[in-house]
Amino acid sequence: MRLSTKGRYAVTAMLDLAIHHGEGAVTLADISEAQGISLSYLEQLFARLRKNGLVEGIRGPGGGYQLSRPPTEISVAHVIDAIGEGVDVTLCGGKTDCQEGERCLTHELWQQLGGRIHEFLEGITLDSFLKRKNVNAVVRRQQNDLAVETPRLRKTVA
Amino acid sequence: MRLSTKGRYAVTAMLDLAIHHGEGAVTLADISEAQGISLSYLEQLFARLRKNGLVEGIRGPGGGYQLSRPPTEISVAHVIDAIGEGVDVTLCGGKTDCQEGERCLTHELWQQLGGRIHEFLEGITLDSFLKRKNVNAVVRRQQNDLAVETPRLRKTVA
DNA sequence: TATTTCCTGACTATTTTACTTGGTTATTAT
DNA sequence: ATAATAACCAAGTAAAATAGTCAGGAAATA
Repeated sequence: MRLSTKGRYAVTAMLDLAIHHGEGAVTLADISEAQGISLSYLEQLFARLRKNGLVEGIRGPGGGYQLSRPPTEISVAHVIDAIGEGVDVTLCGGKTDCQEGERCLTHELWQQLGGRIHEFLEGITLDSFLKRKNVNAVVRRQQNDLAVETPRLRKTVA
Repeated sequence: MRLSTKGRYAVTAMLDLAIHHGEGAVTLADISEAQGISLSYLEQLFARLRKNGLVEGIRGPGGGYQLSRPPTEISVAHVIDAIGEGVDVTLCGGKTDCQEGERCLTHELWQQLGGRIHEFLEGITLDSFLKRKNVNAVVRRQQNDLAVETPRLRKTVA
């Protein structure tokens, strides 16, 4: 179990898609601009999200990405798992091979904790995340601000 | 909020102290040997744990570290906070300074999630962690195995 | 005094993160 | 057709975090 800024990037980007779910595709360029994340870095993250079936990419003009499932069916855990965090749970499994087999039982402890955190994150869907407070409105306002600053309007927003 | 192997090291080491709470001090050398963590690395971690008042160090022969509070009053969150994980919650606060002040509101979202995970970890004490299943017995058995392998017995164990 | 053990600081290697560069392919609009 | 758009792909780089090393203290005990 691992949780760092990388996961945050992925989750915030997915929230962007969740907000526009049903309104067509959102381009990575837009997300990049709106959230200050490098475009190519986003591409790398979305490659994984796509391979894990969380999003689908649409090529060509008017294309972009959209959720392949409704936001009620995508959890934060899904996102974090997809980008490759939360694989190596034991300290021994990787490089320092568990010497005796019995030695590594404190790690099993940790695995329990990791499991519980995972369950916790499974319970938080993109949808439920957005529904807290007036967050949705706030994010939309951000994007309006952006649209005013830059000549470039997001196509999917009327 | 960040959760990685570093925190795991600290938590497992603290569990070791929790097991021997009330039985005297445990040396870092013992923890290092038992769990395969570099001694100097442990020293760095414990420097932070000590500065945050979670443990106290006792110098000289027969010395070592012990919890400064009972295991029922130390949470996993305490440990993780102490070693410096979970400080930089916002993406903007650090280097990429938040451009407009309004722009960074998706991060506030994430802060909510980080907060909830933190609350969750606050609810897990070292004590409750050990009481799950027969874990305590297992860890003790590990240490017996160790004692048999190496001529060096842990002093604090009768 | 000698040993043990904490304590400190600085330095190194590895890994991960975040980003860059330079392309290709599919799709749409002109 | 052709040009523009935007997903896709691969490789390499810079900065940071992680994990560990080294070399020496300073306090307590025997």
